[in-house]
Amino acid sequence: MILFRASVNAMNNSLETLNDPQRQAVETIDGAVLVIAGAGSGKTRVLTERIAHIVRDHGVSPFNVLAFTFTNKAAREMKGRIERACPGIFDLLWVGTFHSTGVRILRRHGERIGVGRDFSIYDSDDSLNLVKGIISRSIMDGRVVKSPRALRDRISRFKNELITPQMAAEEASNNVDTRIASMYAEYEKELRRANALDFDDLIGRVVELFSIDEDARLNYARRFKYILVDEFQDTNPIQMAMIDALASYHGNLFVVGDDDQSIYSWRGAKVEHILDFEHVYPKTTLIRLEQNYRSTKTILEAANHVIAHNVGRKSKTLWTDGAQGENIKLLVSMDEEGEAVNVIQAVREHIGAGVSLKEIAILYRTNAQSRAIEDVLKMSSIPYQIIGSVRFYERMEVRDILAYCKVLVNPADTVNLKRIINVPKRGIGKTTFERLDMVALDRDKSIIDVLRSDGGGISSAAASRCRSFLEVFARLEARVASEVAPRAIEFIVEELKYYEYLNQNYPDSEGRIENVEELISAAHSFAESAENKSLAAFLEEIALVADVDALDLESGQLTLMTLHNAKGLEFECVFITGIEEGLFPHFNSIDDEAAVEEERRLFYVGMTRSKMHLYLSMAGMRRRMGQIDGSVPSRFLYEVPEHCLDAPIERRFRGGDSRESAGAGSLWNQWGDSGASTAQAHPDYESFSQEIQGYQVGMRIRHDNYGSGVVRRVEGSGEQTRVTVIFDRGDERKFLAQFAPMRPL
DNA sequence: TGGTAGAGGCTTTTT
DNA sequence: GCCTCTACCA
Repeated sequence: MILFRASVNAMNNSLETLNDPQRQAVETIDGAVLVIAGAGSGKTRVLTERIAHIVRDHGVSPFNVLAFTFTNKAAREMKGRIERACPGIFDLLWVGTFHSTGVRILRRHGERIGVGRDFSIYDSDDSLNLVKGIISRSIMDGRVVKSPRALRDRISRFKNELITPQMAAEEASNNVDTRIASMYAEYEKELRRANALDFDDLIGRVVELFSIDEDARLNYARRFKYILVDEFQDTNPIQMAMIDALASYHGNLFVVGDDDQSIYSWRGAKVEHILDFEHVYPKTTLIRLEQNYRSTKTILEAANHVIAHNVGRKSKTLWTDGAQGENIKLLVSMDEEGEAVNVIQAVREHIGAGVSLKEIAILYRTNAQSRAIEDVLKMSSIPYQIIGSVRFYERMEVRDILAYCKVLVNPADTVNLKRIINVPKRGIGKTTFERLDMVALDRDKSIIDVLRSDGGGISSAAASRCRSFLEVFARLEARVASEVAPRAIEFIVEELKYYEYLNQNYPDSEGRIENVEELISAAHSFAESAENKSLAAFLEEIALVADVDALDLESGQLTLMTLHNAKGLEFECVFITGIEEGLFPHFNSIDDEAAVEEERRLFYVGMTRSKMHLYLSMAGMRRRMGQIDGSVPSRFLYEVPEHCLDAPIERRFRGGDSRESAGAGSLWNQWGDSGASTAQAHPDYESFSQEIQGYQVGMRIRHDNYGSGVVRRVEGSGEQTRVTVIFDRGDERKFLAQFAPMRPL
């Protein structure tokens, strides 16, 4: 995995090659500017040219410019391009994500609101551990939350919508909400005690700082004469509050977005920020970029047609001068294995036709779908990279070492101390740790402090084990403070005899050791380029890397990733897999019109990633959580105009009279002409008989007693067929299909 | 305290 | 189907 790498794309920086609205977007530098930029309309280019223009042609110091991007990778690329247009500004210009910008501000001014200089950054896994501790400590009368995960997400949602624990408590209308509010308060308290900030705090506490400390706000608001925001449709209220504060002095705020590409409302993003922008910032200049430079006419027409099904949008239509291009291809396979084989087969054809692997991407709705494809890829000789399935920094061995690093930098970090105090095994168990934690809480000290003073009054056996941990820790501490990050990590691994520990405890230790070595080499490459090479600086760098940041488009590999991760990217050839009801649109969205619209936007994002070749792929049945479910083609497929497809949908799915033979109306009759050979070899015809019963996942039904609903799962076959239905009124029930007074609608 | 086995839940999407 | 948590025993 390559973690730190600058892009080497060359680009033409002359303003003459911009079209009229693009040039207007570059040159209108004063006041508020809202750019509605369709997919592939040259938005990135406008952003970079605009910054170059401000600095080069208006003599503004790059010190006075701030730009927000959606990923660190986008930030790096943008900086690279600007540096090429006007060399020497690199160190002065601030370009980054909301999170990394927040960290920068908090490292400087956080102490004014009680954020210690050496704060830890808790990623979602750290947050989850913190939440688990809180749940297990709280006295529960019945189950208040579905899962620790659910509580963590709920808290995150509160924070992103600027709701404090107090507000949550006041708004709580029932017992459950009250309990949740108090656990939220507890969570905040624990974070402070650990001198840690979670992802949301990196923005939220900046907002807090700016609202409390006028001096700090003015310091930044005066400095940033020009502020730019990319992917504006995906900003949430807390980010908007940060933008508003930063723009509060000069008001030269430039935002670019596309309401049709808003795909993050589930994490609090509000398209309303686009729709309301002109009211919040009066005298806004509105610019539309509607000429697409990326895709063929066919792809654009199909995408436009699909997105037109959404009602709540600012109407716009992308157009292109480009070629008509070939039709969109449909791949129909029996199951996910067959789908993988068919997709890879098509990939091979494109390689054969001279398409470079780095220009091909396979996209899917959920990470779980990558597995089947990867299995087939492993058997082929095609090099590939998967973005985001098993994340490097989430591997157990990597987390262990990083947890040591985090505690060494910030000894108050309880969550990570808990992780390492017994790694390698020292006989310090849960009971001991909890007792120490209680004592620490009582004395308002860190656990390390307690151990160092009197050991917290734990039993002598446990105390001596803790002393051995303290000795190791002290040796590490003495060494690590003065070392650069890679040496520090090497020293930790050595001192712990960590490889021996892995060898003794894990049969797959070889791969784990490789991962630790990869971490060390990441630290080395960090130290080569970074100014501050300390362990703390390294931790900060990697805390904020997203999966897409690791994406290497120059490596000549095939890329697999979720549709969400594909935002902002483009490829010659794109496969969108799993175009099935219940998967895409996802089942959790299927009965909520607003949610379906977001899924549709996601589909639109996927389609518009493609420059030339676009494939839509589906499987007739699919394994979901161990069950095999039959599937129905996604409604989105029928929203693609027929003449844009390589074969009429009718003939492929609806041919013949469905009563004539059981399989005629389904996906199954496609095995012959486009199913893979593995698909035919598959012995499981269970779903075939589901056809006889006439129920399929995603289908709407009516039940005489319960009203209408949607089929969620079909299990068994023939007389044994059981159908799980979620009814519109909210409850879920399971029936034997042959007896239930129920029929498809 | 640590190890194991069985149960249960889980998957939407991410900085 | 896989991962994580819990219960129980050594």
